[in-house]
Amino acid sequence: MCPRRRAIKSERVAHLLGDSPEWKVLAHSDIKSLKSALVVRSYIKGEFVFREGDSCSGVHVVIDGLVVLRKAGPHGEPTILRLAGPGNTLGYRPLLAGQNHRASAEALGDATTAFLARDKVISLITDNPSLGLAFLRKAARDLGDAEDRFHHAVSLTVRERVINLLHVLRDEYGRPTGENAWEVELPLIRKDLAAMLGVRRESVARILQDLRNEGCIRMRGRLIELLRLPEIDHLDVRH
Amino acid sequence: MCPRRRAIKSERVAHLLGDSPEWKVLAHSDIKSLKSALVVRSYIKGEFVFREGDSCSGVHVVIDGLVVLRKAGPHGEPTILRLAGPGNTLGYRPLLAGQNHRASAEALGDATTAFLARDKVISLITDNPSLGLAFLRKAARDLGDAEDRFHHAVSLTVRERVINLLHVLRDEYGRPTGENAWEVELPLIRKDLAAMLGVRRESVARILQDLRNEGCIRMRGRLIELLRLPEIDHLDVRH
DNA sequence: CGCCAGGTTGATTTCGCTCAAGCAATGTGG
DNA sequence: CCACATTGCTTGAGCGAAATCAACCTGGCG
Repeated sequence: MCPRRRAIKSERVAHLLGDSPEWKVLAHSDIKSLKSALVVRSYIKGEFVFREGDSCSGVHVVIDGLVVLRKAGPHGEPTILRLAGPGNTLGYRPLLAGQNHRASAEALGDATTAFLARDKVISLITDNPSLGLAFLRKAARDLGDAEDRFHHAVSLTVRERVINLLHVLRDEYGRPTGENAWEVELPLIRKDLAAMLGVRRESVARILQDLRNEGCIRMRGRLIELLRLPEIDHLDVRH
Repeated sequence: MCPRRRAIKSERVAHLLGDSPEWKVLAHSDIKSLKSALVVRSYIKGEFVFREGDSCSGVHVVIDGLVVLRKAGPHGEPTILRLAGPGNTLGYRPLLAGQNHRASAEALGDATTAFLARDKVISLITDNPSLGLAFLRKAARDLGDAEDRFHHAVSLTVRERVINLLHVLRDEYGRPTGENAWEVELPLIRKDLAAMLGVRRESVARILQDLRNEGCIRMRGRLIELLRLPEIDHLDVRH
């Protein structure tokens, strides 16, 4: 990797950390002093950042690209637990729980992460209680999300879950194109959309087709326009 | 409530806190000084400790009895997120995430909790970083559990999930009766077993009956003997 | 061009839900 | 102490949503 590129990355790392909900509580000086401890790594599409079962040697902050967390299923077909983009921290859960990785992290496309070794994370958190609190807040939110996903998985039809997934992806990756209309460049192929819900790709394809026929959406490959997508989450009682 | 009874409870509270993974990091003196801030409350079967949508005014530590966390489903049938027994802390997630309660807590039988107000929890955690770390560890473990449950919900058959639930309940409430044989006094009626999995009670009843016919279990109401229950969780990669 | 990954579509099967009835245990009021 | 309601559990019959199996289509790319 050429020096020029590393320099650019290093700036980007500092900027991302200063922006991320977990890490931004660190003083700017702390973040600067962190740089030497960070190890920047690049991955090509399909490469693993870590694998299910690995011991957890530290955390990875996503710098560029997207990383999917996959959990292998007993009968084959892995499930996607979540997507991580720039600024998101991977591996903090097993590190803090004192467990091995329980999911694999795989680069969705080309991606870059900054690795921070376990001991450094621990010392940072103990020396810096507000960082611990920030992770506590993050863990609490992630826990809420996970409980919601469980709840949705067992109480909604697949159609409702597909619609819900479109809403979630719209919030993260969409841009408005008009009155209640959105355009979303899906970061996932159909098989992975299905893996996020734990259903078969055929089911997702059929439901998307139905939604198209009903005039709720338009599609061209991974580009989806949401015209008038039914609401699902009437029940979410967020603060 | 008579003074005598309150005194007994107060001792029990201190003992439980000194035993619970989250609270035991507090010095014995700290726990003693906490007593004045704790509000002991008793509930009869079916009473709510808090309700979905309520703002979170603090945490409840279960002293006696069992409390179920229920989340209402869009189409009716609520789902059970988890069971909380003596020593477990309820409501820490919404408090730390800065959200409203997203599940209702309901006394399964008669139960007692010790309530600790929000501000007191916050000040305890900020004054006492190790308490924050203890909750961080708890949140990380709970998150792992929630992700497992999601994964199981979408990748296992209902039969496998019932067997899995029996294993979980066995670990918590069972006692060994011989070579690989266990006896479990289920804390839940069939309907609630089903609610833990997000399935219908009839499905659970049928599957339990199948298991009985196959000689895997014996049943008498809520008492279940596990004779040779198939293993499911080959995949769990715990530390 | 031919290959291959991604996507769609159709036919069939199956698992779990729904609806419905019946039964056992427990409790309650007369 | 019995009549009867209530609650929890089981069982059966039929249905429906999603999985499964199997083609087939499309576009990108070596």
